[in-house]
Amino acid sequence: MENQGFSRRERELMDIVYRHGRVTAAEALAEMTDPPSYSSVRSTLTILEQKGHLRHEAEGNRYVYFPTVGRAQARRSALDQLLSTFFDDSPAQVVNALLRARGNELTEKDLDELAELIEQAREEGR
Amino acid sequence: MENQGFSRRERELMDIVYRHGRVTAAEALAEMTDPPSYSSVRSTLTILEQKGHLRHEAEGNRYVYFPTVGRAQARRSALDQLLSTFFDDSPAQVVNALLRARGNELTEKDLDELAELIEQAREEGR
DNA sequence: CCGCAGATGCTGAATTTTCAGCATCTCGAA
DNA sequence: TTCGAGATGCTGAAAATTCAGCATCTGCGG
Repeated sequence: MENQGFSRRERELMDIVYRHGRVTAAEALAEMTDPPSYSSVRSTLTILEQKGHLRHEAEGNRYVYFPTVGRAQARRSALDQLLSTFFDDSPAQVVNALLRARGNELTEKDLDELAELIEQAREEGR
Repeated sequence: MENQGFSRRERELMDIVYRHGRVTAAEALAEMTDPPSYSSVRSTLTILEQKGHLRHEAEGNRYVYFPTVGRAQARRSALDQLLSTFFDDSPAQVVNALLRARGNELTEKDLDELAELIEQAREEGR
């Protein structure tokens, strides 16, 4: 009966962990908006660990936390979620949004890379 | 000082609203996992409205809720969030993931469409 | 060896979220 | 006009989350 949903702070921390790969409680705290006490951060990390979303390793004196499910898998489910909620399950619409988003400033090289990816997909698809 | 974060149920409801565009409390309830009472759903919708995330119109007898920020804008910020958290701010990695995701089964036509989008971006970029 | 800086574990309370029930209102059918 | 199904508004309690403080442990420099 896994609970797919995270509470506010839990989600915030999970995002930070995914962004960094591995974090210490102090590092996580440093990235939080409207940050709570150090104790709170540690509590929530511990809870996330109990719930099975994080694990930790002792590194010297302190704990370093990292996700239990790999980045690739996390990416996929986040992407699926995004597709379903905002893009009518249409990958093309996502690509369109990516290309149009200002600030992305895709270089010519990026575009080449994308075209290449599409070409590969085309070959695999036949 | 707007609070960017949603609680668990709030997020679930926002997602449902975005997926549908417009929903009634009963429709939202029908889509919830481990659904609470009808009353609860209405409460949360009301709260989301108070917080400024939703609005409603009376339609005949009942309220129909819809987001205050447009779909385009919501898409962009969701996409930014995804990029930042899971894809190192690299649009190319997202495209790659989209192309590789099993189940997407992009047709030849989809690929053509994507290639076309890239071509357009290329032209605009110069 | 001693002591300090910086960790963790734990406890319990404050706050927020979640929830259900009840009173009331509205629309439409009979 | 009257009645009932199906809405809403509101209230307050249950549950979950969030949080801070304190006691304790550990590694290291003096």
